[in-house]
Amino acid sequence: MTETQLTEQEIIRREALKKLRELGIDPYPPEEYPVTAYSDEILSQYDPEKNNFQDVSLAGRIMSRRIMGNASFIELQDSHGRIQAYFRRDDICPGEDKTMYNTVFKKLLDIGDIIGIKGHVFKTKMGETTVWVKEFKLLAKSLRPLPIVKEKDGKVYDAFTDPEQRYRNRSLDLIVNPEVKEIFIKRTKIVNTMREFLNAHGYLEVETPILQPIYGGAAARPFKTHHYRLDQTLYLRIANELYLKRIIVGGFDGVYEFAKDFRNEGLDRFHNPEFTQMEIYVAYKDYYWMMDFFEEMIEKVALALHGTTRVKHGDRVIDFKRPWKRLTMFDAIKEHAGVDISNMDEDELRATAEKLGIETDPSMGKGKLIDEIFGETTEPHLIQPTIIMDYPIEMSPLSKKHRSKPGLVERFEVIVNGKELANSFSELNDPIDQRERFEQQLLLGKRGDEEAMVLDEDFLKALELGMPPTAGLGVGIDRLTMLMTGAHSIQDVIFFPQMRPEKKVVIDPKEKFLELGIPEEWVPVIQGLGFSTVASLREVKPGKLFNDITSYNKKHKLGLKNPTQEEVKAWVEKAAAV
RNA sequence: GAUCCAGUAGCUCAGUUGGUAGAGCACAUCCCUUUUAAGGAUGGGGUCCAGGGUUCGAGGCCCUGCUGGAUCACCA
Repeated sequence: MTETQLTEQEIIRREALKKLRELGIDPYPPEEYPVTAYSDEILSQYDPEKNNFQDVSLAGRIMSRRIMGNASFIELQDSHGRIQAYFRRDDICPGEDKTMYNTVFKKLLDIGDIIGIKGHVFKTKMGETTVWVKEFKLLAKSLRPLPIVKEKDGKVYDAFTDPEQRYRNRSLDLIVNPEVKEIFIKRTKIVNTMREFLNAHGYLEVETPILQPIYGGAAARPFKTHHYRLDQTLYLRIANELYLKRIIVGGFDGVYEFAKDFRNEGLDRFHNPEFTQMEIYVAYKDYYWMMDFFEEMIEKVALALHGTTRVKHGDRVIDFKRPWKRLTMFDAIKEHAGVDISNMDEDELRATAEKLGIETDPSMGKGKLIDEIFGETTEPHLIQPTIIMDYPIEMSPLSKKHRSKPGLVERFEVIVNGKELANSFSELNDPIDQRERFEQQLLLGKRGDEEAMVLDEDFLKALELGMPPTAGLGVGIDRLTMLMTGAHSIQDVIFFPQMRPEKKVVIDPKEKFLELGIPEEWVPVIQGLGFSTVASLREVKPGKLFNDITSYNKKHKLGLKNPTQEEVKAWVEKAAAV
């Protein structure tokens, strides 16, 4: 990037950087800076009576400055919060030389710079707990201006809110929007609470392949890639279910994985192409056991996060206190759509769906039709945590046939706030049955269902060795985090959500301009005028370019010797010839 | 993929029937030794998302595109 393409404020900061170096100050010092206190502990524990925190050392970012001649206040933001600090010229500079205060602090430091401060804590006249700074040290110079967010009486002014900029520049978002940080701290707390709960049960955290030769365990369009040494097509996993079950076959009683899964589908506020699921499989259990287990785990998460099972989400309160409501799928549909579909065949289901205003197409089998009816009429109404159980066999190729209800499987989903949170079943462990189910899926695939599962011979081989009766469950961590934090969009719970690439301005290197005979000092000027490529000079009229160049020189007080009209004409002609 | 909305200074936003681009914060220079959305004075800063079109003249009108958001569709 050339100097002329920087903004005024960026140039000023780069000049400050130079001046700091001239004063012998390293703007990026290598050595550690010992921190002895954090903003939040000082604010909560400082007591003038006790006279504590009289020798503290903090490090953080300057977020605002209020300079009053020979005394100043700044707000310092460390990883825990913000605290005010007081700088007085004669404390910073006890001797004759006032450079550290007058020049370094007042002129060369900026909002956004990272500094370390040493001093003692006191309360100002206004009663604000403040660090009285005796010495400070620049730890890292910031070269870009920060959006300035101000606040008074809880009202925020000029908040940095543009979602596009926030997601593309998450670092900046985290610096200026403290509530964003909170969400991610909570996300980790959710994961940690779950992990502790799972470990306390003695289950083993494992890792399974992300690159899979056959994708399975869910119905979704995969990302496809290629390994060149093996000359083999590989897929990014859409789920890890089939691998975890193979580990159960191997003799572990309980295994789980927090897994990044990838699905090549649309993006919206509930879907990101890569997302996180926790899947767990426990031997010798069934889906009833898993219902209790999951309720207990999620209740624990809510308590760990909020100290209560009642969680605010928008203008709703969701109560995770167990036990949750349990309904069979057919009963739920009966309740919300007013139709009993439990004994319908495919044609009757199709007619019912049409009557309910649901579009159908010939590729849809019985399972898909029931799923559509449920999704359309019932799911959005389930706000409080609800367990929907006993799904039709056609839509659940990996789960075990129901012990007493023909045509159904032992499967449940947990619906919260109208969205699926978790999916679980008594795992199908009959290898012959499993092979038939896969073959059913192949038929659906032939009918045009793009998401029908593929037959995984290696998985079947494992099942044929004998898998104990097993309960399995998958829970979406992103959606759980949204629920627990009240986040509106999945982009708010993923640090770096998928975005379309930003359009980059193509800039030719300086050398290409030099080849036209343009003197080096004029290259940034021409680029600054918007001619970022040599090709862009082809169309311009030499006279106009000459005018633009000379007036730019004058306007920006560059003090360069103007080229002649003939010289400019020659540049343009040469550009046209390239 | 469809519809609607938005894109103007580093940030948040104004910009009237088409007529020389504005504010607050930030930045620069100066004043100010307990301020807190600090205050006071002065000043600089713009490819009005991009490309076409209409017009004597476009930030504003028309067309196309790009990016984002919302809703819908898709997505266990």
